[in-house]
Amino acid sequence: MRKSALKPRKSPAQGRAQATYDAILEAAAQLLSRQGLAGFNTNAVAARAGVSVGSLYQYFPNKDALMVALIQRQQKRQQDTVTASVAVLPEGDLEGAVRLIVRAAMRHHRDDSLLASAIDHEEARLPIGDLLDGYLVQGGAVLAHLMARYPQALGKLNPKIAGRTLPAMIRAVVDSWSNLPVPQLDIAEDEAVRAVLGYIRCS
Amino acid sequence: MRKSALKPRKSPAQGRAQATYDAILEAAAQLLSRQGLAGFNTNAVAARAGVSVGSLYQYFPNKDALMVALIQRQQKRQQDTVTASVAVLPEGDLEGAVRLIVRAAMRHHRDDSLLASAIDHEEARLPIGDLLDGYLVQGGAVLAHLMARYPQALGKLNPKIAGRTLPAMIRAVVDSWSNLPVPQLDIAEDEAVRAVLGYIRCS
Amino acid sequence: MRKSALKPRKSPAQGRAQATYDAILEAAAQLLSRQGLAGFNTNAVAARAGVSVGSLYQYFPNKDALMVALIQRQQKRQQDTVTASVAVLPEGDLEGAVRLIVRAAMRHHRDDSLLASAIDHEEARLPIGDLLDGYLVQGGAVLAHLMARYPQALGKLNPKIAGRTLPAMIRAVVDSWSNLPVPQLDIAEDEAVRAVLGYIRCS
Amino acid sequence: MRKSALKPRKSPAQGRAQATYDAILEAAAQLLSRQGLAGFNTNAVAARAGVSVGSLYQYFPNKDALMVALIQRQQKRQQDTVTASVAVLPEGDLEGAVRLIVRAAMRHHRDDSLLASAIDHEEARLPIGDLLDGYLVQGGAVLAHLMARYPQALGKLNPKIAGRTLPAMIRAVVDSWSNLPVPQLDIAEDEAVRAVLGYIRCS
DNA sequence: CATGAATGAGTGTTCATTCAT
DNA sequence: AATGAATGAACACTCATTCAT
Repeated sequence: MRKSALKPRKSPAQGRAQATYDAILEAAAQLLSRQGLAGFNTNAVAARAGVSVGSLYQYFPNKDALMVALIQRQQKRQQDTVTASVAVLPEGDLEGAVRLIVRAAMRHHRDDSLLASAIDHEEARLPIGDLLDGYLVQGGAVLAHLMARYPQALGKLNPKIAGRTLPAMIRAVVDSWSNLPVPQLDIAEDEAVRAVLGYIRCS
Repeated sequence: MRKSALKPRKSPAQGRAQATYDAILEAAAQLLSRQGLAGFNTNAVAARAGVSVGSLYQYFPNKDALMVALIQRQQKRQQDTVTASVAVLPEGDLEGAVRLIVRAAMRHHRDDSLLASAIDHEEARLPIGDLLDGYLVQGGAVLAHLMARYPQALGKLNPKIAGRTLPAMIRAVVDSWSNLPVPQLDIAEDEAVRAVLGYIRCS
Repeated sequence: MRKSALKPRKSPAQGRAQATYDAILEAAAQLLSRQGLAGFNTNAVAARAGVSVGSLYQYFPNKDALMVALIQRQQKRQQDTVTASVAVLPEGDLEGAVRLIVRAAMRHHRDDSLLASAIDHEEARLPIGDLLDGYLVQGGAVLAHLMARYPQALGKLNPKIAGRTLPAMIRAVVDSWSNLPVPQLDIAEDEAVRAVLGYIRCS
Repeated sequence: MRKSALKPRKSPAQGRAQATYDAILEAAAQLLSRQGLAGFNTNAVAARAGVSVGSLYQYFPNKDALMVALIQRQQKRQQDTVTASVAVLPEGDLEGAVRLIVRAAMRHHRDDSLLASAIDHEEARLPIGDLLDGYLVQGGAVLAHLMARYPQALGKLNPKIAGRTLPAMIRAVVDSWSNLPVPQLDIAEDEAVRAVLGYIRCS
């Protein structure tokens, strides 16, 4: 039976412990990306991370806790990537700005559709409603930034709502064009930009 | 290791066999909806369907084949619902038409977020690229219908492209507002309509 | 479906692991001897060995690999016994020498007819042609030894051919008299000796 | 649990029933030859025989009974083949006679090593000691025939003993040269002849 | 602390046998 | 008689988790 403790066992202070912790999460992400939930098991994660299972259980009380930590990591990564791209948006050019943001979002979807959908599914199963607000916060923050820079175009948006809808849209459109037998990344980008601009301008 | 045979073992001809086949798929859908991939195992499916495991394996050569059949069933259901709604679209009112379509698409997402995300994940894992084009066909058909009825508003769309992007968008936006701890189905509908109209009108 | 990996998973380095490995093989041999292939299943083998199934699968990737290891073990045992007996052959007495070798070969057939026939069958089914040359090597080595000691009697034999025929003959004749409801081990020995001497002297 | 009834359920009188009975046994033999005991199951046998499982169970009360009938059939076949060859032995030429018998015996070993070893193993497991004497009877009969025709060469043999040893020898030698990656049927024949002649002449 | 051998409940799948039609 | 759908115990194999070293 799963314990309710989904938090990491130790906030690894520094050095080697931190490195081990990171290696485990990285291994988990790789396995999930390549094999999906079907290939995601603690023994394999530990092996790929180059540590023993025992060590894995030193850092995570159980498999779900590992999954939660991974969700957080991916959330943070995406946030960082997008935030970084928002920081250098071009003056005045809304479409260019949106395109840059889309491009940043795409960086984490190449070859990661299995990881993304796995996380999606696990988010629905795990009791982590609070965590999921992270996406909203992230979307909201980016939107706030955009609205500050392009007030004329975005004035009418409700950031609390658009902050959730827009990331979902981007992700879905990118996915739908990336998961083809022959991925169409150019179309993916164009369509995502078109969708976002349509939502922003015409609603 | 899984065999590549993902097709059903027999097309159940009639009567009792058909009932058994349907019961198994229905049970699979229910289990997936309630417990996600974690609770989805062949013994449980058979038990819930009220048949023996052996019977399940008479109709499906392995678990993946059951999953594939389930994906097809959900696809067909959604398609039927949407197709039916398209047949009775109101004259002249594009927004009303879009809203009806979105509502039809939503009908199969209520309480089914686990099922939806599970299918998403399995679609990415299983070798069924051809099957997924079903979504495209569906989207294309609906779009063609729309463009015939509302030519002024849709004239500029490329149906091959919009036919893939739009269904993905609707699905994602609906999902993002349905999967919350407290699902916001009203917002889901409004946002999906807004996204679709934006894409259609302003691109 | 069986994987082609028929090799043991780990060469158990020392101590407890080696003991576990040996216990599993011994349990497998006992089960096969007593109940034949019908009673030979991984759960029963593990139980009889006093370990868990999981442990069995730490050392053998699948049931076939266990079978292969068992075949090798029996081969090696037989080889060791025969080799040991060859080392102390009496001077000049060819018949006495042959009788000693036959007796050595018989030591592993007492009460083991089920094991022997099971191994026979599995050898024919498994892709281990290379392994089976072990019998040839063994027969060749023994023959070489004999030919060096009794050159007048054996000069005409082709060691590459006789090295395969003779072990097969011994095994079959011994089997045919051991597998009776009331095993006739004395006759088995006599007949095997007679067969070998006939082949050697009169061909 | 197996029932002790190992006898066929009905001695199929004539016509269609006999044909079905034969078809089932033939299918069983083919499956055993191609896949060994691992692929030998009642459903597969029935399918290959072109009848339903239900029908199979009309003729055989259980799987073991099918196996027993198969053993008898193979015994009879081999007996018939050898007997037929014995009937036309050349005058005076012992070696030629032996060679013909060996050739007859080989006819049932080509591609049948899996069938042969399976039967061997099942013979050891099933309670059919009486049946096994069939081999002795067969060997004895052939031998008697030979001894009558070539009295000078065979006078010293004990037919009760040689009748068991010789068939085993032939079979083993043939097997050992037939089961190679590249079967050496010529050598098989020569070696079997040599072994038999040696046993006969020099003992 | 780290290791990795060991555990055993759980899961996918098979197959001998039955029985309603 | 013949059929073949249905059964479910049995079996191969996995993997989350523990704990002696």
